[in-house]
Amino acid sequence: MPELPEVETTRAGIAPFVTQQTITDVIVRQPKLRWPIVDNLHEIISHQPVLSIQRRAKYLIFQLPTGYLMMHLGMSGSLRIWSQDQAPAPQKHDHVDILFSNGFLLRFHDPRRFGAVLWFAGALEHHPLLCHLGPEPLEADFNAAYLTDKLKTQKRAIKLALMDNKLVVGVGNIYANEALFHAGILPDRPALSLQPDECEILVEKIRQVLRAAIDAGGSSLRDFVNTRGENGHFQQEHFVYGQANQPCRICHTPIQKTIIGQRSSFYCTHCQH
DNA sequence: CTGTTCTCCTGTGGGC
DNA sequence: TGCCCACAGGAGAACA
Repeated sequence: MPELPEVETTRAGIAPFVTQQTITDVIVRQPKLRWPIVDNLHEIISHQPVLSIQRRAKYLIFQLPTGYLMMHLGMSGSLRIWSQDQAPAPQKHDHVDILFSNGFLLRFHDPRRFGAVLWFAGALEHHPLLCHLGPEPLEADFNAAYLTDKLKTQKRAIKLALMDNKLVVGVGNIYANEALFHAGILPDRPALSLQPDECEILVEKIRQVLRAAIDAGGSSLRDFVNTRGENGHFQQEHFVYGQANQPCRICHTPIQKTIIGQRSSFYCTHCQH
């Protein structure tokens, strides 16, 4: 399931093929994604160049002269670049192809269709999906002082707070579990119980696990395929996620699993307090 | 505003 | 080998 590192890896992977290229054709085979794809997308974006591609949270944002094409990979989505004369016949879940003037195409693949392909002609900071997002976890405005201040009134579990996009973006279930393990903090602690020094460690560990995953080229459970079509190989790096009943890699205590906010949560009772 | 539950969807894997 | 079904999950929407 693409988390921030996979999205960033995807952005970096496709950028050389699409930036400054003009869109020559758009093929929508399945418009029913999380939200329906606007039915005249072809008319809107054809003949426009992609000026840049950026990432905000887990959204990929293609800047065009008349607006923004926004994509979200949901939990099973992937983007892949193909040479137009070598692209295989579209598979079952290849929902969108965008063709470019340089002879390449960008293919959006998403079996579970939790992803999205959206057109927005307004100012980005006014987009309803973007305007309430918290800071990027790898940017300077996500820091110990900020986290300490935000958490001090929150009774909910710290893991839920970390996964709330209004607090900080891009920390999904896997990395919330991993960061809390490395920070030595139990996932069900009330957020307001975290001391300033714990917030400082947590910020650092969130940064570390995300940075390591980006550097590793993105993690992979079974759904993620990066733009070169290779599976990532980060999943064996998980210390707690998916490791229920396995010995902790630090102290060998069996990893526990519980449900917090309908989501699987993993932790070590010896390493986390 | 806070907290909780529901919802979209399909591939996977366990049980029999 | 095949069938059935619970489960997984990002995150907005709906509801209490």
